[in-house]
Amino acid sequence: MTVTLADVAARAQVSPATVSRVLNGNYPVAAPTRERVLRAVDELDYVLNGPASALAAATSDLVGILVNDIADPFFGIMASAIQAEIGGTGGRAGGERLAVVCNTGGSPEQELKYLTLLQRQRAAAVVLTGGAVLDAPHAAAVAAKLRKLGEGGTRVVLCGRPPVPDARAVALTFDNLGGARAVTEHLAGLGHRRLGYLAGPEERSTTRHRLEGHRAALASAGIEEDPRRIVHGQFDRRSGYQGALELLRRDRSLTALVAANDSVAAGACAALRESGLRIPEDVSVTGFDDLPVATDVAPGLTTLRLPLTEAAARAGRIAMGREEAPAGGIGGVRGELVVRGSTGVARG
Amino acid sequence: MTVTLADVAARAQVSPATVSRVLNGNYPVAAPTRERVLRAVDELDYVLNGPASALAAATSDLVGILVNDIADPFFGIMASAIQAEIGGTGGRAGGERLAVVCNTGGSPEQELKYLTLLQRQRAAAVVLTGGAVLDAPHAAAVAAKLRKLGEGGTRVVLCGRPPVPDARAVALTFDNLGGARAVTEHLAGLGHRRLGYLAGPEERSTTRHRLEGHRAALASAGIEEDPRRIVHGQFDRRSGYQGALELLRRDRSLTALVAANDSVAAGACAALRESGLRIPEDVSVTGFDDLPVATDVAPGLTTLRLPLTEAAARAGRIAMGREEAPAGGIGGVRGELVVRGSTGVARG
DNA sequence: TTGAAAGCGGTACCAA
DNA sequence: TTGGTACCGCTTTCAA
Repeated sequence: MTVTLADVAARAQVSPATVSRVLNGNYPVAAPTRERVLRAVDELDYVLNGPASALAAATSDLVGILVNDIADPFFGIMASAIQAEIGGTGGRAGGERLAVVCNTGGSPEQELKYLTLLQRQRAAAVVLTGGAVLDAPHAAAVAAKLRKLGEGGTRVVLCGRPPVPDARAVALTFDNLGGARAVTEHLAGLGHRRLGYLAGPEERSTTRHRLEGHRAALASAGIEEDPRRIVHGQFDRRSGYQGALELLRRDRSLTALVAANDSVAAGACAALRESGLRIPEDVSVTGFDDLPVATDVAPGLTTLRLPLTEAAARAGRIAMGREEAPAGGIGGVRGELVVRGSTGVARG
Repeated sequence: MTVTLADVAARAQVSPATVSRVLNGNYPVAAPTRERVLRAVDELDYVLNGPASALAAATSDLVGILVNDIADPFFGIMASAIQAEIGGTGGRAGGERLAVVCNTGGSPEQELKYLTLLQRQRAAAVVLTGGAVLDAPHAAAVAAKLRKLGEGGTRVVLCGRPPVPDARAVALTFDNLGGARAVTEHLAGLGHRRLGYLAGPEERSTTRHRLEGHRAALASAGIEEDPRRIVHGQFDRRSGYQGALELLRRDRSLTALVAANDSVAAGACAALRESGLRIPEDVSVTGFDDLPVATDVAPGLTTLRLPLTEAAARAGRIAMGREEAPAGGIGGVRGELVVRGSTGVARG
């Protein structure tokens, strides 16, 4: 019923081996023969059987892209850039790879589950994006899984994620600490002394590194740390909204709000507006990542721009084996501060 | 080197067949035997070979989710909801399916490419989300491909997409026409007579249906259509921004702007703000879909809320065979108008 | 340049 | 309840 390679071979009057060679294009085949085969493929409307092919070749066309939250444009942008590199060219039969985006929801269990599923599929490569959960047992489990994937021939690339020891995975890390420090130093330089910080989930690497940078900047500006000026939440608008309200409730005199990322910043802006505060005149708000959405929400929003698209594209190329990865991975992709009408202290 | 099912069988002192039964859990196996097998699996750290399994069983664990733009929250929300239904339970070995999100970028070629790739992988199901390209040849090609997928045993579900004739695909359609009409009728009811319309890409089904609804409402309100009050663009913020500027350039006296979706509306709001116009006092803006992002951008934004999450979840369940498909394979999903401080005409 | 044939690792039918 | 064993459809030596 379904057309197989043997059917094509019969129709083209060649052996199955020859058809396979034509389809994979990795072996010399006489032009006329190739023609006949391709015509037969066309006439029979033949589609290669992926599983069979993967089984025989011990590798598949699948490339997994793990994201923490598919509804977050941050990951959407990265996934899109990676996919563009992957789906484009190269690969076996048909010259195409299937880039599959897996949504872990930031849950370590889901992450492990997807990694196992990809391992089961003998994925050609796996790209993990965004912050990692720092919980030790889970980190160890993920590290072990990545190691196994690597041993099984799957290329592993980390993008915007800290390196994993012992797993031969290429790591493209973002300089979250440096970026966050630059943001807060900028605000301190404008004269802000009372800064609120809207942090991400406690156990996430991005949360921790950005917070460290913030603290470092506070310290060097001689501003004393106050735990009441930090609230933790998710990396989403809702958390930014609620967090900003909470920070203002604790201290209405804050002159600046630093958000862990742009979605959080967007929510914070909404909260400030509803509280009758102007941005950035009354309260200066800064984000992180520089997503377009944030620009719309608050034209006066200052953010640290991470080269998401570039980094993701690079990760994609490395995953495809089209770009060399330096030994030990690539450290600290730097961000750039984008100042949009940020103002100094106007109140009290 | 890699552990196979035979290794597990040897270690557990049973036949490969028994191991397979234990792993798939679809066949009675004595409890003690099962125990031994599971222990062996654990000790050897065995992971099932997906391709081999798919080849033998003639079906895979893969479920494809096609989206037009992964960076658009509209699709992110839907993909996330579908994935939640799919990744959860059921399925073969391990009880898990791999939900893979494929980003077509709205291109018919990419769409076909991914469908072929999924066909090649013998995907268990495919869910196509969002508007379809109406170009006849492409539509026919997609229809043919879907038909073939269906024949090959892949369940096909359309979510927010018009039905495809002859392809035994379940269609969960959104009532775009009715929704758009409701939006414009609402504005007309407030006294607006000079309305601009920011449409999506010309050849997209969603664009056309929403535009039809808009026109129907104009007609029944006795407002004459003016082609200069319609601009086409993409379904993104940038198009909304540029489109709004263009509409205002053509006619500064517009009192209302209807956007094809919320991202477009967000961009339009940004453009209006920069043009010194207040929303909704000077110009009433309405969106479509009711994405959270739009609410942030313009607290006064009226939108038509589509039950994206619910519809997507339902599509996911249907794809998994856990929910009955609507009679005739087509279910119309209605939206609901959410009015947020929309005002009538205040100018001229 | 092409063909023959031995796997790749499971699954599921048929027996026992 | 368990085992034996033909396949599933393609890839890839090895020979010709």
